[in-house]
Amino acid sequence: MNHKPLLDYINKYINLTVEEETILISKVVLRNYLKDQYISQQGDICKSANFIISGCTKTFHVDMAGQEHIVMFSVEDWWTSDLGSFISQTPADFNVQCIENTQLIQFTYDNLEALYTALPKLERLFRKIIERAFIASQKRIIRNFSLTAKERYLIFKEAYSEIEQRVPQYMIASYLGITKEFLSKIKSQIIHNQ
Amino acid sequence: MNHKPLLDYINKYINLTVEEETILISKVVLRNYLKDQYISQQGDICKSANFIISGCTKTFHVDMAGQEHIVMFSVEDWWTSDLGSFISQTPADFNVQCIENTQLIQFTYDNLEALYTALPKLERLFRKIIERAFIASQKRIIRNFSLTAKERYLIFKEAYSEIEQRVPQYMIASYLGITKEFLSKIKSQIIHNQ
DNA sequence: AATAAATGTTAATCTAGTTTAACATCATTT
DNA sequence: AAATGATGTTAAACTAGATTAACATTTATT
Repeated sequence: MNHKPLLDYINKYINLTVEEETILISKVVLRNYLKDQYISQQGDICKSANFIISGCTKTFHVDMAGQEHIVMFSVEDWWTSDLGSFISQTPADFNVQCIENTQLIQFTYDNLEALYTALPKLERLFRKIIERAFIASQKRIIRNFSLTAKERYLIFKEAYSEIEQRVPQYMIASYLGITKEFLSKIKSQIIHNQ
Repeated sequence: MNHKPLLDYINKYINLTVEEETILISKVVLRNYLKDQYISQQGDICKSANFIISGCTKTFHVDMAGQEHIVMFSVEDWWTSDLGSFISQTPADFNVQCIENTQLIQFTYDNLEALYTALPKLERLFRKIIERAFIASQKRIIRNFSLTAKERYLIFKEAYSEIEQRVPQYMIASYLGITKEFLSKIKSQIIHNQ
């Protein structure tokens, strides 16, 4: 099937033997979602941790006023899930929705727990992955406090230029924590270099 | 010495034998810092991961305008360090400073790496600790986007009432991402219930 | 090709939170 | 007890970004 991207990714963190790779592959499922389909929904228990082979997802929270707030976009070679819901098997705070047709490799909760036992090396892998995610999240909090919306947009553009091409602007505004109208204004300011 | 709080804490996540506890203790150092002392400084490489036995620290970033932004407070039974700097041994984005006299247990980078090899169980421990930290961080991003400053303050008060008692108000304002003057205004609004 | 739906822009008005600055209170040191 | 420094309050003027609403452009559907 199409597990190579996952195995290549894992081998950047830890080394698996061919037998270990076989065990791992036996416990995962390859799935296809269409654009707009939900992988996981706010209020439900998030059933899988997902590694993206192709496509793009957004992870977002709908607040009490009905407003969407995007916490992350995920593309090829990234993970997507509501981690809080997944690890504690409690109702999710976030929706995970495909914004392109998306192919991913799913780890269910029980299968991942079984894999941790069968392949203790995976503890290290996921420790390292989550360390990085946590660090990025802390830095984002600081950027949100210390930078203006324009500065944050320019950093986003620089860091995730491919994502910017693939995603409608009103979603980028949501990710940056501003309205689509204000992002529009920022872009026109940049064009007329003010 | 005074390792019991750390061992009790660890035993909530994983079970260590007495021999394993001995190995762990042999690789850590108990240290005392005075109020206002820095455990780690922005620009330096963060040399330790620290478990707090007693006291309180703040982790903050100083931006280009010289403004302080607090990302977290840490008290007894929590960890404190610039994780990004620590795990990649690169210059820190954050300062970690004691806001009370603080006693803590330090894991240096090399000792922690050695411990991961000697006691692979610790990978699971730190995986779980960081999972929780990441989840809290993601939720905070959403709260910062979807709630007003007053709502965020009330949630902080509810969740961390003991910290509120121990820390000056201007630091709480910094943690909430607002000015001390505006926090003052919010508090007076709450008193006169508006 | 025409229509509808989704996405993006512009501009006026409004507001949550900042800035500045003066003053008040509390704690610590001499 | 006085003096100094740290912390907290109040109020007026200001601004980054939100809201509303009308319109423009692009994309998808018939």
